[in-house]
Amino acid sequence: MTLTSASARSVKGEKTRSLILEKAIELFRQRGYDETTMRMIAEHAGVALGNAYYYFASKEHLVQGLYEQLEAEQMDASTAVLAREKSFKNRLAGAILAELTVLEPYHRLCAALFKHAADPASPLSPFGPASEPIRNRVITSYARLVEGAHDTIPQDLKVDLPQLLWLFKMGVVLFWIHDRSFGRNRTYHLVSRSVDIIATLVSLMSMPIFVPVRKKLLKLMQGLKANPS
Amino acid sequence: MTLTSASARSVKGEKTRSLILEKAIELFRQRGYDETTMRMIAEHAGVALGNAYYYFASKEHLVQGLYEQLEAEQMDASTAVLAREKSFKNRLAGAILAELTVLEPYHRLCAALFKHAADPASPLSPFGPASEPIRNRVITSYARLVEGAHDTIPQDLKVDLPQLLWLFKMGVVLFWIHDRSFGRNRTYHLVSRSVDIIATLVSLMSMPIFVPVRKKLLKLMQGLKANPS
DNA sequence: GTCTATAACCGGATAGAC
DNA sequence: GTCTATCCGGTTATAGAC
Repeated sequence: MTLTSASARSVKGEKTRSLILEKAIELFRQRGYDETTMRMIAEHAGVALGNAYYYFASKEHLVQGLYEQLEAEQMDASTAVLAREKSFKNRLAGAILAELTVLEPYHRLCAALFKHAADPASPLSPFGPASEPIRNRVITSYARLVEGAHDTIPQDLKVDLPQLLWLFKMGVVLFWIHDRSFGRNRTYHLVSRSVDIIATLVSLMSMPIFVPVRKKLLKLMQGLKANPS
Repeated sequence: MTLTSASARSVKGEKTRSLILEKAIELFRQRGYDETTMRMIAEHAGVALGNAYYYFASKEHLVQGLYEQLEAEQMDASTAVLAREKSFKNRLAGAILAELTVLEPYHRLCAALFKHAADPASPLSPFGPASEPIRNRVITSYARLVEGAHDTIPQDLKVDLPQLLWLFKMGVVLFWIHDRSFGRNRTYHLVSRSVDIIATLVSLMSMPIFVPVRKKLLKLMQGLKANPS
């Protein structure tokens, strides 16, 4: 059987691969993205430049590992918050603040990476098909946030709210990336005030006058889902 | 007087400069941003590579001229719409659609440029200080959109609405950039439906129950303006 | 002091030998 | 699966021309 040697090879390959990724993340954190060269990464991992490209198609692809790691950490942090907070407002504010706390050590790096994320052609784009698994996981966690809230939320709104909150989170992160204020105070102000407004609007949404708005919202979101991307 | 020779030189320089810019935009449109090299631009303009860098600090700087040109065209297009539409809903939908129509021939280019715009460090970032003049012009045009609408809009909301609409426009453009649907249909659906919702919400905002929400919104926006960026 | 040209540098990416 | 050699393009250094 060639299976043994094949799997042996792939084990060795997996080792090299993770070593390269590990060193890359280490260097990205220490020196920033642009200041870290592929040659550096290869050297630190003890492999040739070309070999790094055998495992990772581009420098950007090296980042995806970091992305998934950060997403998992953010999920853990927000889950802990959701276990103790019961009001919609506190759940939303708490979850987002917890997520930002996870990202904080990577602020500089995130800013450098954001440009790649914004490129529709890049696999790192949070809106693209390649990041759908991550995106769905995050939206699901916002669905739990909504579902576990002790507030009165109209059933039809509950369907779309998780996606809208994900969008809101993206906006907050965009703001956070540009935020150069001391202690990231501007971002924290934005979060507390805008969450307050969102929570108030959500509670008002139960009123009868809002039925047409809710219907329109539902139709909008369904329309976006239906058509091909 | 050295003035004559000095100004003669600067006239010649200005000529070279605009020639390079013109050829750059031409090539960007024909071939896209990444596929256009600085060497190509220099060659088409009939100057040496280093000379292009004498006039433009980087490839990105060549884009800024295009930006301002597109902004002016968008302004003209939306102004024409505002002259004939009187309802807030039609003014908003019309203005945004007119602006998108201006951008349409540059869709591919805009997508390629967006990654640079998203980088907080880039002067092309629509949120950065370098693009404040452009940003203010656009927000002012949205203020005219609001001011000229025949709808009942609470006075305090009128203050912030232009900036919020600018933000909405940015979101629409982001969606449009990612939109690969035939005839950009997904974007047009998004615009018509979301403008409908915004208009409905704005009209509801006159109701007394919304006073607290409006106050919170005002405070949020003022807080963002107050703190240093 | 304003402008132009040539020759490099640097880093991401690729080709192809082993 | 790993290496070496090379390409390619943005950017810079610098020498000199007007």
